[in-house]
Amino acid sequence: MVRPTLKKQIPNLQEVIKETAWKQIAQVGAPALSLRAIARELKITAPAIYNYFPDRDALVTALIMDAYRSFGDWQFEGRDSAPLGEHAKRLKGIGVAYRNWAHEYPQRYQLIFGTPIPGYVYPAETVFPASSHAITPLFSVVEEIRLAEKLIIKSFKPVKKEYEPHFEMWRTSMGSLHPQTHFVAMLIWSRVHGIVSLELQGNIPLFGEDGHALFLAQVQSMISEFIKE
Amino acid sequence: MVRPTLKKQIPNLQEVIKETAWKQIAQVGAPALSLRAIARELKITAPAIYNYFPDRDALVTALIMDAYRSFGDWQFEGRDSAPLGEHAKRLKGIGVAYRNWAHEYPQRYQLIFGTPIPGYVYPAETVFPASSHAITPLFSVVEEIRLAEKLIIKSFKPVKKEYEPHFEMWRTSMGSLHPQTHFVAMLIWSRVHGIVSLELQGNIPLFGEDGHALFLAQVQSMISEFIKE
DNA sequence: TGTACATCAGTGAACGCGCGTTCACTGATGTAC
DNA sequence: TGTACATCAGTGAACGCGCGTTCACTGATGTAC
Repeated sequence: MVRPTLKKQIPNLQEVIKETAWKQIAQVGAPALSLRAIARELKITAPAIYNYFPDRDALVTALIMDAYRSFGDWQFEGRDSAPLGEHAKRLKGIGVAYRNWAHEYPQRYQLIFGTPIPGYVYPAETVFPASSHAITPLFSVVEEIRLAEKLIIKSFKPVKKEYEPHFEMWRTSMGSLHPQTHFVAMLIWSRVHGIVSLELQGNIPLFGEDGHALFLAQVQSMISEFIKE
Repeated sequence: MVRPTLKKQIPNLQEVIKETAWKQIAQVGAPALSLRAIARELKITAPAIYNYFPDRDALVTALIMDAYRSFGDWQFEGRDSAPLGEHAKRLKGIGVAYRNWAHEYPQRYQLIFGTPIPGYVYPAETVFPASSHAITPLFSVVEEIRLAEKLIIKSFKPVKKEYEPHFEMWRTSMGSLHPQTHFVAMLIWSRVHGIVSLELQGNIPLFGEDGHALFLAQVQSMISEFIKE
């Protein structure tokens, strides 16, 4: 009978290391993440971590990948909380999921959208699929709306010519992406991102305690602006 | 005759230190800013810096203050590139100045809006006036529009009740700030900020080479949404 | 004009610290016969 | 059932490094008489 080899008492140390890293990031910020501090908290020695990650950058990359995955998953769930055809609800579901996720995991949000960690080199090829996953829900809903001929594109007209040359890379990575879809999705994304990022940043205390109300107004105004009926 | 005392050959070393700090931030990111590295580049010894700043945090605070000041100045200029009464142009002027400043000084932008520097404690009372200066142009223009009875506030109605309790602190710091003005300014600010921050972040390459076109569309749509006529 | 003195910006050595990473090792666990 | 062996996760010492900050100092500059 073959049994899996398990030498020490901590199960799934790879996962535990990542969880501890998230705790560290919450406490001292992503740029101050340190293998030795993680080891200290886990009561193991720092070199033990090298059995699970070849170096610090590999750990950071793993964290980023996890963050994008969970970020994307939440948005897919938000989208699918309303059935196909309920355009406004599906769009709102994504927006609310975006904000909720950021408030639930501010460290993950910070790692994705914050200042890069000093000395860390971003492995673009590795991270790209994960980051694509995270914005697919938004793009897909806008595309649904366009295909249903409910997309209001009046703000696209004036910039059509300058904008079109840039779609090639997205065409390849996202299947075929219509320029109008791309354009509207970008406007929406930047609005949701802007409000959430200012909210979490918090260095200018504008939101009081109820960023949620402002956020909903933002979402509502996007629905009126971009969806017919 | 009284002459100012000037011992060494580097004039205005305090300014030179700050400029070098900005260069460092551009190269390695704000979180990796280091007094020793600054001294190395200036070919002085690290303790010499202590003649100009009591410690590292004081330097960082000075940098942040400078950043806010210049950020605000650009926006005031942008606003005043059009005369009073030209609401749309004044608003657009601020937006464009916001984006131009961020592209001209990405390090300053990063220092204000990026992940906090590890170990640095934000002296809120010191920085608050500077950060207020930076958002005053936007608030003032929206207030002009409201006073001219050109402000479209339909998106404010649904959130009026939850939103109003939070204005007190702004009332005290900005003179009297009307809730509608506050609300619309926040929506606008978050949209401008969102697009600029995603643009500079660049970890999801959505903008191609022409974020400017998307940005102008964003501004244009805000003008239609919030200004009558 | 010349000398003695005060100033104080910048120096150089030193402190204690935490970091990522390497390396030879140890010792509990599981396997083969 | 018992013994000899292989595995390999985690250890502990050590490396070289850069950091912020302190301290007594030095030596060029400017001032007073």
